[in-house]
Amino acid sequence: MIAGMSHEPARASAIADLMRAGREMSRLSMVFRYAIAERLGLTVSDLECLDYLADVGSATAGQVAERTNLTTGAVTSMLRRLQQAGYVTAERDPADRRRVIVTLRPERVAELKRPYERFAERAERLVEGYSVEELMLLVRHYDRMQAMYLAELDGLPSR
Amino acid sequence: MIAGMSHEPARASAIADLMRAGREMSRLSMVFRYAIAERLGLTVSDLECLDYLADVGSATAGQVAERTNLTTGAVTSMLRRLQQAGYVTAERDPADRRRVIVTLRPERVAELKRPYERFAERAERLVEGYSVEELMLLVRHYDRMQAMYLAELDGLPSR
DNA sequence: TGCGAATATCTTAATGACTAAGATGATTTG
DNA sequence: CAAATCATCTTAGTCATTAAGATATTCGCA
Repeated sequence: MIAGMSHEPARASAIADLMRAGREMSRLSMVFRYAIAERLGLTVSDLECLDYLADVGSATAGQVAERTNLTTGAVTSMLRRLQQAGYVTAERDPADRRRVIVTLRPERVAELKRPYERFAERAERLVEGYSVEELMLLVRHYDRMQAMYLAELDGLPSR
Repeated sequence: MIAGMSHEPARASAIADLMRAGREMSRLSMVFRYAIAERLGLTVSDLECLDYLADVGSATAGQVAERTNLTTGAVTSMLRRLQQAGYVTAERDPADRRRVIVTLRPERVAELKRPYERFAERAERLVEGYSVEELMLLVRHYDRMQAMYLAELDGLPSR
């Protein structure tokens, strides 16, 4: 028996609320992703690839495959698709001519970010009222959740 | 100029961290979802449908279509698939014989929940150290984020 | 009551992203 | 230099999905 036992019901229900809210968030973020991709006339994999490239600038085809969980064959056709649509350039790495280096066209970045902009603005407004401590709590929690996901994905039979 | 101006840099970087962490969380939760579906030999849509039915017990084919963002045609074949695999039963609504009522077979629920169990355990352990106040802050934040997603999805040209 | 509109699901044909397997070409290693 | 390894590409086939329209049922209104 611990002190604060009387708080346990509130605690348990808060935890249940958190779990439920977490699941719903995950679902909605996925629906949102699909909606953004559709709006841009892209598949979710395309968007994943472009988001990744927006982060890292450029990457090899193999790195894209790993990031998107696609086979190299699927990446080949995805890159052809994205090249044709003018989103990326792809060229052999002169240093290792087996590799293909994929680069996001800088002039298309703004266009890709646009659908997220309103979202980002809303998010900024949402956290306006948060204290630095609260923000840090959230960040810490997200980081732990990330670690959890990674650990869990490790544990799942990959294929 | 406000008091606490000197906190602004810490604040700004905390906000930036939060945004980045949020994006990564969203991505990982999606990867996780794909992994679970694959493990069960289902598509993500199948999983979405079954999760929904686990929540509500049973629903009409049309409700499933709306929830999963699929056309009615796609739902028809998905339900045939899930019926054949023994996950759901489907029968005409006697009250309105146009409708089809889909029900998750109770004996398959445990099997569907199993992949999430380890995850849930980890999550429980993760929040063990949180105070009730912290938990409530997280829930409130998630709820606001949900509202944001919904508002944003509303604004996007649906199709 | 009965008839046209609306509703819910199903069918069909076609599309396209994706996978598996193996080919091709480049690089590394012994 | 030959064999092994690596990175990407090709090919053939699969399967979930869509669009368009068919079918069956219910609702609304004269």
